[in-house]
Amino acid sequence: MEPENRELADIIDNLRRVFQVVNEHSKKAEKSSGITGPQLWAIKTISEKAPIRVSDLAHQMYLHPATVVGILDRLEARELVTRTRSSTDRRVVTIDLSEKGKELVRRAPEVAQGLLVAGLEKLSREKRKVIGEGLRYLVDILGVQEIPPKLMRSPEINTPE
Amino acid sequence: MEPENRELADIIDNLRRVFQVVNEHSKKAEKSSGITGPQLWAIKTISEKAPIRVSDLAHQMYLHPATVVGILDRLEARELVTRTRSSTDRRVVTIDLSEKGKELVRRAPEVAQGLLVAGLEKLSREKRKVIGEGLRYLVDILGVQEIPPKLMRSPEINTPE
DNA sequence: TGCTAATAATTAGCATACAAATCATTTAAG
DNA sequence: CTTAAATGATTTGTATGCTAATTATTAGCA
Repeated sequence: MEPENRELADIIDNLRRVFQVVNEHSKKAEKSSGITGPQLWAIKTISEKAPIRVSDLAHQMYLHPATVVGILDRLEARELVTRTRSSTDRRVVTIDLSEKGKELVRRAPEVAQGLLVAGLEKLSREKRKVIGEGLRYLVDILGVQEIPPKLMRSPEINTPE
Repeated sequence: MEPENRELADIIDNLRRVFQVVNEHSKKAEKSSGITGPQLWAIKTISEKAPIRVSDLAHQMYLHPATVVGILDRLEARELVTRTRSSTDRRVVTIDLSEKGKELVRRAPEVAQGLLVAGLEKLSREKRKVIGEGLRYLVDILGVQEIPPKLMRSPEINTPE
């Protein structure tokens, strides 16, 4: 393989690696907090925005509503969240944290900190710059061909507060 | 927000963006080739390394063997790959492409990585270098951090595969 | 008013993905 | 040589994640 293609292949391999590792670590979160990464992510989002509609939660999490429903099913089964059908618009279901859910958020605040952030913070300013710049290029070239999402609202990604 | 945190937030946001776009692209590939992204990835890997053992394939793909078994089941059901139990070590199963599988690889060579590769190829050598380097750092810090599974991933980053 | 379109949540069906347990086989220890 | 440990693939069970279809409700309009 020519060095040019080697370089491309490396980029793609590394992207996959990042995906895998990020995925893998989210599974490890389960062991220390008792719930899975996505569930924890949902809980955290709900704790910040509650009461929140299912569709808004899905939007907040960049996930499909159908996926969120499944996560909510499991959280509700553990009595961490509550579902309430709105009286003004009976199509709408609003989600809240139960006491148990709030307790979980209180008890595991550091969970939100995250491995990636911790790792990035330890890096030198220069390396962080390189990572940031490289990703920016990547987003640029990908963004050109990005397909407008259908069901989910604009996945316009907001910077965390 | 201080510039330092701004930088971190940007990195994480861009990662999310990349995840999403690549994810969508993988679905596009599915529609044009008839098989899913992971299946295509497996086919491509097999075509490069065949005959290959199941565990080696899993390693190549950064996936758990159990996951690969499922993918192989579906590929075998479509008669795209063949499983052969080794005669020298009867625990080992080696995977090969069927004629149909080879034909698919011939017919859809670029589908697997099309969007990414096409975009990357258009970039200047300089920018490509920056992307490659940045990802390498990223993989490094993720790899290093993987050892102590104490802290966990920021759920915000745990975007779908 | 009454019919149709749009919206919100859910369900059903499929494909990843992993950990843990299992089965068969091979290797190593005594 | 016999048994215990290790290895390779698979099975089982749980959790994502998506699309498409369904149900219930609301909004829009003739």
